[in-house]
Amino acid sequence: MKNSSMKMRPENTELREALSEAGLRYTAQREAVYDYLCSVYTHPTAEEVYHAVRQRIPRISLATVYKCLEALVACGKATKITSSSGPTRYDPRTDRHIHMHDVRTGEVRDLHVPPEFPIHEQLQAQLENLVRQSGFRITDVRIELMGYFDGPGHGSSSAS
Amino acid sequence: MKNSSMKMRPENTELREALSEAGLRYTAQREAVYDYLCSVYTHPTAEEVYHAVRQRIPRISLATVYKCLEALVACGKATKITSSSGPTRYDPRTDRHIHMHDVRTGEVRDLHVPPEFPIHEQLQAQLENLVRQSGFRITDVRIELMGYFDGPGHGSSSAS
DNA sequence: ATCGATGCAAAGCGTTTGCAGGGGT
DNA sequence: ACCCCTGCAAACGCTTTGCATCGAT
Repeated sequence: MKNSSMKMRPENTELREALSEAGLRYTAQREAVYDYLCSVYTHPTAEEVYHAVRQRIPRISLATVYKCLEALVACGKATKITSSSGPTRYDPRTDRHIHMHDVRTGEVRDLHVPPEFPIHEQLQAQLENLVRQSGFRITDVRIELMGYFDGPGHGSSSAS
Repeated sequence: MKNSSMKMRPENTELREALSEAGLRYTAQREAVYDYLCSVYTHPTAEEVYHAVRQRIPRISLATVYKCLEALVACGKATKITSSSGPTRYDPRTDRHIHMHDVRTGEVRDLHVPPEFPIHEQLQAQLENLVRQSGFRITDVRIELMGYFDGPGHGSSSAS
C-alpha cells in the first residue's frame, strides 16, 4: 500500500525454511502474500490480501490467496483471527499476544505488551488447576479485547 | 435431549421481559429455542438447536431458529461463540466467563470459576493502561482456552 | 386491528474444491 | 521428471432475505 520495496526480513529464508519443513513449496504467490501480511499492522482479510497482492502478481486468483494463507498457517507463519461478524483475518504473528477488536469497524490490532509482563503465562498458571478438574488440557490461551479505537484519526466524526 | 419437561427458570418471565424491553415479541419458537439453549451444557450450533427444538415445534424452520437466536442475542439473553473452524455456537450466559474449546471436536464448554476469583476484572485492570496508550476503550474482555478434553469418555485412545 | 414473527424457498457471502496446465524441487 | 501449486469456475456450508401468511399485543 505505502511503497513497493517492502522487505520485512533480511531475506525470506525463514519463510522458505518453514514451508520446506512442512513439506510445502516456496512460490512467488506465497512469498507475496506473506510479505504483504507482514507489511501491514492491520490484520487483513483474504479479500484485502488479494487486492493488495494483485499489484505484485496481477494474475493471482482469490482461491490461490486462500490456499497461500492456509499454507502459511500450516507451516506456522500465520494464524487466523475470527470474530462474531465479518470474514476471517490473518496475522503473521504466531506467538501469544492480545488483539484489540474494534466492534464498530471490525478492525483488529495487536496490543503491545512489555515482555516483562507475561500475561498469558500468568493467566494459564492461574487456570491450570481449574481446567484440570474439568478434564481439560490447555494448548493455547487467547485473550481478545472488544471495544473501539477513539484516538485522533480513528473515529467516524472528527469535527463537531 | 434428556427428558421432555425441561423448565430452566421458575418461569420464562425473565425472557418475556427481556424480549419486551427490546421491542420484541414473546413467541413459542423463541421460548423453545431459549429453553433448549439453557437445558444443555454444550453450546449448540443453530443446526443442533433446530433438530432439538423440532421435537417440541415440528414445523419450525431453520431460518426461524436463526432469527430466534438473533433475537435472543439482541435482547441480551444469549451470546455467540465463534471459532476458527465450524459454525457459530450459542451460549445462554451473557456474563463474562471462560470457554474451553476442544480443538479436535469443536465442542465448547464453560469453565467454572469461583466467584471470589474475578479473573476478567483483574485482567482488564492490568490492561487498561496499556490499551489507553493505543487509543482503545475496552468494552469486553474475552478469554478462550484451546485444548482438548481427555477425561474418561472423551479421548480417542485410553489404553497404551 | 396492527405490525411483527413465522415458514418456505431462494439468494447471499465467504470459503473450498476439481481439474488442466504451469512451475518448483 | 516428478508432483505440487496455480488459476479458473463451479460447488459448498452456513447464514440471511423476500414474501405471503400467521399470531402476539
